[in-house]
Amino acid sequence: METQFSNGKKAMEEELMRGRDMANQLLDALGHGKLNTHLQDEGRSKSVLPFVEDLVRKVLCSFTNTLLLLNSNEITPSLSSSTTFPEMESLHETCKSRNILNTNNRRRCYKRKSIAPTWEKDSSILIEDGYAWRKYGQKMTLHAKYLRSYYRCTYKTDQRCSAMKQVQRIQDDPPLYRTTYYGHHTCRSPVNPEIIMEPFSPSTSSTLLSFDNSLHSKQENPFPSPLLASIKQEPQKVIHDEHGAQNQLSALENLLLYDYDISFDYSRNATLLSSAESDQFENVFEQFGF
DNA sequence: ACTATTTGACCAGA
DNA sequence: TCTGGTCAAATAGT
Repeated sequence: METQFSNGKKAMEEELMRGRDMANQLLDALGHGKLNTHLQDEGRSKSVLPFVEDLVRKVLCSFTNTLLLLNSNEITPSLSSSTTFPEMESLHETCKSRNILNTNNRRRCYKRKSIAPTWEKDSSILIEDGYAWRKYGQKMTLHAKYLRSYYRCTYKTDQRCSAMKQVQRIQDDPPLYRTTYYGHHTCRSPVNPEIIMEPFSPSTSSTLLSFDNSLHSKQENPFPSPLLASIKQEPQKVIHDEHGAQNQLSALENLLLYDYDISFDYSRNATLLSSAESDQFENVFEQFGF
């Protein structure tokens, strides 16, 4: 019980710290005039920038205050039971009513993803996208000749990264694989930052999905620029296909395939925020007609 | 011993 | 009820 609370508190703390870091990065970007340049092109910088900067400072302030509250024991275990997040509370209630939150039960209650795919890519080879993935399942689906594999970010638990992907072989000759990504990487540990996917480079065959609830997805990159993330080098992982054959590109080949574009793009950098945060962020831009 | 993958069962949503 | 997504024990790999 006590451990559960301290785990929850730690998770909250980590989440808040990440939010604060992101706000700092955004502030940094504003300070370096990258956004400024973009806005000047539109001739709107004078009216928008102070507002955006003020907004970022408020967000930053909010994160810092919440962290302070959290660490000054303002929230206690007794309090926390009555001050849960609505989403968690409803999930908890559902589980309780179904008697599946019992620790003796094998299964735990979970929420199925209801988010739309962030983007999708067809490739004749299983490509390395620069992030560490952990396979958590595979399934034979209806009308499909091959297994579909389910992956989530290796740092799902320790960094609460919500990125996931599905890989499905859709054609035999020539072999063709469809990789569908869900969510964004919020982890700070790309396995190989040199080959972080640049899915929207003209040289790729990426198929970008456009959904109403994935704001501006035509410009979104699920993987934040490695230049803005702290980097932790780890050994390369190899992805095997269903038949066990190793099918991986070298870093060099990937670099050739994906022209790396380091020019600043506010919408891409907005993906450093969580989906809710980036929604808010993009709403600000929408308000000003960007 | 530790970590990743496999695999069958469970579960949510359509 | 069916299908696809997820869990978690068993197993494999290092």
